[in-house]
Parts: sequence; C-alpha cells; structure tokens
Amino acid sequence: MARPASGASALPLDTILPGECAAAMDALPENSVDLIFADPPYNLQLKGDLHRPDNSTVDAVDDAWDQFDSFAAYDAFTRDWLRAARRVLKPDGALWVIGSYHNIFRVGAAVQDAGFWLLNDVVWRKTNPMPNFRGKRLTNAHETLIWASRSEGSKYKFNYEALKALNEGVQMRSDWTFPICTGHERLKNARGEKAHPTQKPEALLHRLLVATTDPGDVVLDPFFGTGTTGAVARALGRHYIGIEREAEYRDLAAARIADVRPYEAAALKVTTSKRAAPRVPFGQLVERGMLRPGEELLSGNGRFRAKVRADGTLAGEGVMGSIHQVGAAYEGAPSCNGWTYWHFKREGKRVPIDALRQQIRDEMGDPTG
Amino acid sequence: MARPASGASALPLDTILPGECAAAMDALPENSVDLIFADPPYNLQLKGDLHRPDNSTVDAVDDAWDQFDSFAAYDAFTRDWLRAARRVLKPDGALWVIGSYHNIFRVGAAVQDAGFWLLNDVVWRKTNPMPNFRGKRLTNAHETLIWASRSEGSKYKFNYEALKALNEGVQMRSDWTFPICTGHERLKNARGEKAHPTQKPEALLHRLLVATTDPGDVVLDPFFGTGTTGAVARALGRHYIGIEREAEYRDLAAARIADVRPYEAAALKVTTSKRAAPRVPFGQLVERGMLRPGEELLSGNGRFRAKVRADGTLAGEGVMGSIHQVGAAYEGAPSCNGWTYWHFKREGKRVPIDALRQQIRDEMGDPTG
DNA sequence: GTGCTTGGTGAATCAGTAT
DNA sequence: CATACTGATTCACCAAGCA
Repeated sequence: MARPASGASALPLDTILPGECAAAMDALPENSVDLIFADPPYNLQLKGDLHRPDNSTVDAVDDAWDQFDSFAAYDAFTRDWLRAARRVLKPDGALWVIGSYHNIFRVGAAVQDAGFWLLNDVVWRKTNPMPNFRGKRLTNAHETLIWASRSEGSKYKFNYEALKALNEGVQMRSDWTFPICTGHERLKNARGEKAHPTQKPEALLHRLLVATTDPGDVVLDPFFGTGTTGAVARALGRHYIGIEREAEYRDLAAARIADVRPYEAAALKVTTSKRAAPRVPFGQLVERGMLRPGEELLSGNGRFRAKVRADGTLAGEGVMGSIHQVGAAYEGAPSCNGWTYWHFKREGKRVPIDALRQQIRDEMGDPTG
Repeated sequence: MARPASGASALPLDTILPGECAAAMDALPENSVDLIFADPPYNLQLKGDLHRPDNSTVDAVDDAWDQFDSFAAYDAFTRDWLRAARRVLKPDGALWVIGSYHNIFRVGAAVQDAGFWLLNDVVWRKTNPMPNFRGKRLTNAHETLIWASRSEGSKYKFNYEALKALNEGVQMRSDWTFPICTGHERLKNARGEKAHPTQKPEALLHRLLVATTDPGDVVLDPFFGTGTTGAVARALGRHYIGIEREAEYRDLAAARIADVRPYEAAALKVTTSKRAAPRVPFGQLVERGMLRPGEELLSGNGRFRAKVRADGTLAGEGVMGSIHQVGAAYEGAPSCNGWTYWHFKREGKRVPIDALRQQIRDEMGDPTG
C-alpha cells in the first residue's frame, strides 16, 4: 500500500506552478499540504549605493519584487498570502517563515492575527555575514524564522529525537548556526552571475524538514525562487510544490532539482563536527562582572600593571589597547598572548585571566558554536 | 563645570517614579532623555496580568474570539507606551525593547508604526536556557532586542570602536551570548524567593549602555522592575529614571542601586573613532613645512604620482584638486580617502600622509585613545 | 600536489559638515 | 533646503593564479 503518507493524490506533487503566490494557492485544494515554508520579500528600503572601504559597490537587492510603497501595502500583501496559505494547510499542518528585522515583525504579527499559533522563533546565525561597512551599526549577522502551527490546538509534527541526535544528544536550541550560501551550492545563471540574490543554504532547509516533516509529506513553498526547498525535499524523500512568478527562476529550479539524487531511505545520517573552542572576547569578562572597570591587572612577571576599561581595553602607562597590544608594548615584543600574560588578584593570589575565559567556555558548552 | 552632559536639569534624575508607565512618561518634559530601555510584559499567557488602557483586566480565555481580543488589548497597551516614550525621547535618541516570540513581533511592528526607525535586532543567546521539558518544541534559548532611533533621520549614538574593542577587534555582531541572571546577581525578596520573574543580566545592559550612551547621558526605563537598568547605569556613570508600578519592586531596586559603586571615571573612557578627531586640512601640512610645495606624492599601490602645490591642492596628470579628488580621479572611484591613499618618501620608505596628520593631532593634545 | 597571495562577494533599511 | 566637499569604513570564505 504505497499511498503517500499524506493522502494528497489530487495535488500537483513535485511540480513548480507559475503565477502569483496567493492566487496559485487558492487554486489548490484546501487542507491538503503538511508544511509550508515561505521566504517572502523582505521589503528592504535601501536608499543609495553602498560602497565597501575598497570603493567597490555592494550588489544590493534592488529587484522589483522587493518594492512596496508603504508598510500598509506590505501588510496587505502579507495578510493575503498568509490567508491563502492557511487555507491549503492541513489542520495539523505547520508554517515556517523566514525574514529579517525589516519585515519579520510585521510578518510575525500577521501570522498571529491570521490564527496561526507560534511554536518557536528560530535564529539563523550566519558564520560569515556581510560586515557593516560604515561602522554605524552592529553587523547584521542573523535572520529570524517563525515556526507556527495552523491553530492553537493543532497536533503539529516535531521529530524531537531526530533533532536531539543532530545536536550530539542534547536538545536542539532555537539558535541555529550555518554559513550563508556560497561556493558550488550557489546557483549561477546562464550569464555566470548569481542566479538569485537571496538563495538560502540547503543546510537550513535540511534541519527544518527533518524537524517538522516525515518522508512522504508534502511541502509547499509559495516563494520558490531557485528551488532550495524542492531540492532538499527531494533529497529527503519529501514531496514539494513550488510557486514561482519568474520563468527564469522556475527553469533553473527545475534543472537543479532534477540533478538531486534522493538519499537512501535508511541513510539520513548527518555528520556534525566538533568545532574549535569558541572565541571569547576579553570584553565579556568585563560585561559579566568577572573583572571591574578600573581593576588593575599585573603581568605574570610582576613588572607591569594596567587598568581595565569599560570597553574591554587596557590602559597602561602610555599605552592603550587590547590585552594583547598592551602586553606586547610593555615587553617590546611583536606580539603577546594577553590571556596568559595578564593576571588579577584573588585572595592574595595572582591568577591568569585565562582562568576566567575557561569559566565562560564551560558555561557555553554549545557544540554548535 | 559638572553639568550633566545632556542638559536635562529639569528631569528627576536617578529616581524611581511610581505609577503606570505611559502616564508617568507623559508627566516628564518632551525631548529630554537620551535612551529608553524597555522590558515590557511579555503578555498573553500571563493570566490576568494584562490591563487594558482603561485599567480593566483582560480575562484569560482560550477561544479564538477572546484571543483576538487579547491581542488587540496588548497592541493598544503597546502603542500607548510607545507613543509616550517617543515623546520624552530627544530627537536623536534611541530605544531598546526586549521581548520573546510571544510579544516581540507585535511590539516590533508597533515600533515601526510609531515612527521609530529600526537599526538592528539583536539576539540574546542564553548559555543556560531552561530546557523544554516536554520535548514538544525547540529549547527556547534566546530573546530578541530591537534597537531603533526616534526617526529615520536621527543621528543616533553608536560607540562603534568601543564595541569592536569589546569583541577583540572585530565588529560586534547582532547575536550576543550571555548567561541568564542567576546566583548572587539574582535578587531575592524578604521571603527569600526570587524577587522578580524576569530579571535581566547586568552584562546585557552593560553592553547595551556602552554601545549606545556616553557617561552623563540619561537612560529611562519605563518597566523598571528590580532596577537592573539603574544599577548598571549608575556603575557606568549614566543617569537613570525608572518607572515602576509595584512598591515592592521600587524598594528593592532603590536598595540595590544604593549599593552600586560607580566605576572610576577614567575607566569609563572608551575607544573612539577617527571621526571624532579634529579635522586637519591638508594645507596645514604644507604651511608647516611637513611637505614642500613641488614634492611628489605616490599612491599606495605605486601606480600614480602627483605634486603638492602651495595651496594644499595636488597637481596630477590632467587632474587637479584636493587629495581626495585626485585620488578618486586616478582610481576611477566615486570617492577616495586621500589621507590613506597618498604617500611620501622618507629615508627610502613610503609613508602615508596620514602619519603627518596624526603628528599634528598629537601636538594638539587630542587623546583619541 | 601544496601552500601562499590576490581578488571577489554576501537580504544592507550604512555620513557629516560646511556652503 | 539643496549642493558640494571631506573622508571614514570590512569579515569570512571561496576561487584563481602563482611559486
């Protein structure tokens, strides 16, 4: 009896539909898909060009599909596709949406207002985000995903043990660390340029689909783009339905997915590598109150002193800078490991500040880095 | 003279005001505080803890209609305190709000709708979150902060270099890792229980205040609770104003803050950017004889040359103008920092003219450290 | 083949002052 | 209020070229 687990025989399984996402969803039968993953336009509101310090220009997301006249226009767009999405979703189905601070708050509120029930928000921490070139803000190093069931009472699917296994035997947290999509995984178009400005990494979709679907389930992606959702769904033995307005994206996605070789049903094993010990900035010792601004540090040889400042730099005699810089300056050395060089006093004894760093690392104990 | 840097003499500095937060803010002068940090109630499942603007209490009920009713009530509450907050904020002031997925999307949308301009969202990653005991969801291991300036054009404050220093010389990212508030830091009430259910760690406030305020600035916290904001503000030489409805919290906070020993003023100095350093016209280098009219400068890459003229302009091949203009013309770039682009020869070595500017700044006695 | 250097780039709401 | 000018500002990773 090889019926699809979801009994969705009327659906256009494993195809990419053209058209506007809300209208295309309205043409599908209601209560019919298990999961929806949506990567809607972020409504970035970029003004002029942005240059890097080397004067090259940043290739911005300036596509027509990301242009909205106002918050109200974006909200109307959002509420419309959410309404259509909720209709095609099975009663026990769930929704994922990804966004950035530009749009995710509006989207999240609309998800709640549409009747979905929030289960978690998940932070995708990027290991290699684009820096903030002007030094005017924090590096925008993450995006946010919202996971919601169709209704408060939905019996949503969550493969708790699978995710625990993915996380070396401890519960999966709500912050996920992945690199952005680069290298061979990044699709190129016929002209050799990046095919899509916002292609998501397959690792992200992999974790998400392992967590909240089973083999045979139907995953709908109303903003299909170059088909990352379809590629990962096929590899993992899930069915996909994509909706994409632009023919060029549809063609690229179809070719990409055709190249995917599904994993053997038994082999959904994932390798997780232990990372090097996480980097702990000296400033954290100050922020956490382990060292007070104004407190005096001593060099290991007892010859030099410096005072801690509130931003995690040291002020010595005629020198200022990081723990490494001030140590190096005192010793007249080209470099210096400040962690072992500097000591603080506790109960009359001189303790290297590295002991405090170790304490923080012990607390972190997070293999996902 | 020891006037507050912010000239906010009419404000009730370093006090805790009683009352409802919006009404209490409305009693303060407008355009008067530098920063607002808000940790509003997280809402919705807090059974009976939520009040409508008219002070009637929202019944906690599960059905959809009342759920909508409760969203609407929370939104009204949020929009009201945001309106009051924006009024007391200086035009170049900024706002921080912290929340979880239960409320942060509604709050974030309201922040945008109120006219604030989002600068970043920041994720507080907890090193030691409470596990999800039932194994039905991901461990909720983070909370979200929103950082927004009062208006799109506000000249908000951001101590970029200080945060870079706190992070060992690389840009601070939008994900911050701290343990939750436990141990000695966690306030107990007279009955020995934890005094407040959602006390925030001081480390979080430390980073936030170092990042977006200077010593002497006024920080308003309309949901003061047990006064973490006040305690850290006092330690860091900032003024605070707290608003708190519950007398028990006010008493605990006051006692806690009184125990805080402010850090030495010298330790509060923070690394500053070159932008803050005084402007030195290139012509001064010529007037002072550091460069001779007719002397040849080389681009850093060695490909271009130009001659210094007596009025502090450069004459290149087919180009004339400022050090920046000539550099930009040679490189075909939209702009160019001539100070780092152009070099002169001394003892066979190529030295950037920026070194001469630094020499002048040193003579002026400018401690950019 | 290996290792080093150079160049390119990624969902980005990215300037301040004087005229 | 608009325009012009000064001049500050980047992290991690990948690919290609070269020694």
